Amino acid sequence: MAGRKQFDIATALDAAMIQFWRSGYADTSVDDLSRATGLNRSSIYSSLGDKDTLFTRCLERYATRYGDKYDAALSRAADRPLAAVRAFFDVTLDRIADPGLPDGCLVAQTVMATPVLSPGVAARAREAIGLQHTRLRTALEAGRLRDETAESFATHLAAVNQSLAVMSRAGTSADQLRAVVDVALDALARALGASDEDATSLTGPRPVPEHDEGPVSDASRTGSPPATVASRDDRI
Amino acid sequence: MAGRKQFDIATALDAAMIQFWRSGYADTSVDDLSRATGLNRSSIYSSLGDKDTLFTRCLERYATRYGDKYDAALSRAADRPLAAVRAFFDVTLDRIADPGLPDGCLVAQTVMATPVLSPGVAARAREAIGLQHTRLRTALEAGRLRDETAESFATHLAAVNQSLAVMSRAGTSADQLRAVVDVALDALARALGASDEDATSLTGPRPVPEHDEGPVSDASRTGSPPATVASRDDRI
DNA sequence: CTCATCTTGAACCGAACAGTTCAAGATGAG
DNA sequence: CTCATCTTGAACTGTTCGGTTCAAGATGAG
Repeated sequence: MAGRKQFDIATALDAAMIQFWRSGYADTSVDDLSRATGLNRSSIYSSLGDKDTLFTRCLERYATRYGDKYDAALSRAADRPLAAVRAFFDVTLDRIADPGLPDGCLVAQTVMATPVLSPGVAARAREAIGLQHTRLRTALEAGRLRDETAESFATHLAAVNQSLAVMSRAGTSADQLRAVVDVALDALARALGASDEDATSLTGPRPVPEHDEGPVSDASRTGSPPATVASRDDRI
Repeated sequence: MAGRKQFDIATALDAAMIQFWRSGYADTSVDDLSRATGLNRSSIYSSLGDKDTLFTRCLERYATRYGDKYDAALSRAADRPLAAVRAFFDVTLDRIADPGLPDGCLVAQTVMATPVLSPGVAARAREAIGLQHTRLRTALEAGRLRDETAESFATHLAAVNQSLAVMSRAGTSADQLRAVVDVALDALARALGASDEDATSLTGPRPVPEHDEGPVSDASRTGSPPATVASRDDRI
């Protein structure tokens, strides 16, 4: 195994990312990374850098991969803001439901470890959280929410999304995680005005169905591919 | 410093708890604990047990201390469910605002580290999360919410409460954390029925004020003591 | 004062840690 | 085949880890 050939850096990065994702920075040793990637310690240092550098690359990879999915989900916000936000949460819920991926969220875990991480890594994680807020804020404004309301909901929805990372690690079932999201979506539906979006009607009699959102949300919930990590190309 | 006298175990436990709270289990060494408590390594082992035992005691201490506060906040749920839940969140927001305490939440941090913690510790942390759900569920039922709605909101509100731990570590301001909570409270107010509780009216014109909740919530928001950790007796 | 009790600092152990280096060997391009 | 290139296993360094032990000394009850 040498000569001109090279191992697949993308695959190795994915394996390292999943290792950090599951165990966090402090509880991941270079030996763990060696085992997870199947690479020798020497190869890791020569090809992926030291532990801190590798973690940064994994965090960047994670942020880009799921950031793109969140962006795609919210891209229809101008037309169908509620469906867009529902699709946004489906990105997270699908990821958690994927048995090939750890529970939780690499960004959330990194942010929680902020006080003991290198400043650069901590800043990058905070930046990722801020980007989620910006994404949601932009989408909600495109969905014609009042500025003040868009700001409040963007903050709220970003927080609810992060809460899924914590709750999924606490053993909360997929149905319960869905309930967490549905309450937030219901509140958003009311803020958007009950007339142009369907609500899940947690708090009262369901309004006459407008049948313009249901199919879309169903499609976004069940029609997405399994999203296996290894099936993606290297992004960095 | 010997003979019959003894150091204050309660104070030492508080210091250890804060150290674990800030840095997490993996990133806290026994030397860190020694430095934080001012106790010698020998004294820690003889009086507080090994690292795992000590962490369990700290987790128990944390869960009891704030569990009592959450219970007290929700105790008025039958009369004023919205004010009770607002007071519930104020427990968390006040804790985060306290400059003498770390951001985040020991339970949330422990739950996030579940895959790499001893099974007993992980189970205890999960149990604490479940207890929060039960607290809220009971309170909401006492507040005469429909069973199904109470269940959904209990799950949602428990998640939102955990989200504050993540967001506070991401540098989110106190005002933004308040916004996260306010959106959830607004949704709850609507579920409870706009007639007997005041809403913060994020989504439309404010209804005629009923002036039965405002003073209570203001008092619970600003009238609580600084809640310094060191001022409590040992609970274990 | 006497002496049992407790705290303290320091040392020690085996293990795991991050990080680095290097010779040996496998590989494939020419 | 030849040989430059790359991977590999292994070893090594210095540090920190959790955990334990112990003698010295401080203390206060009797």
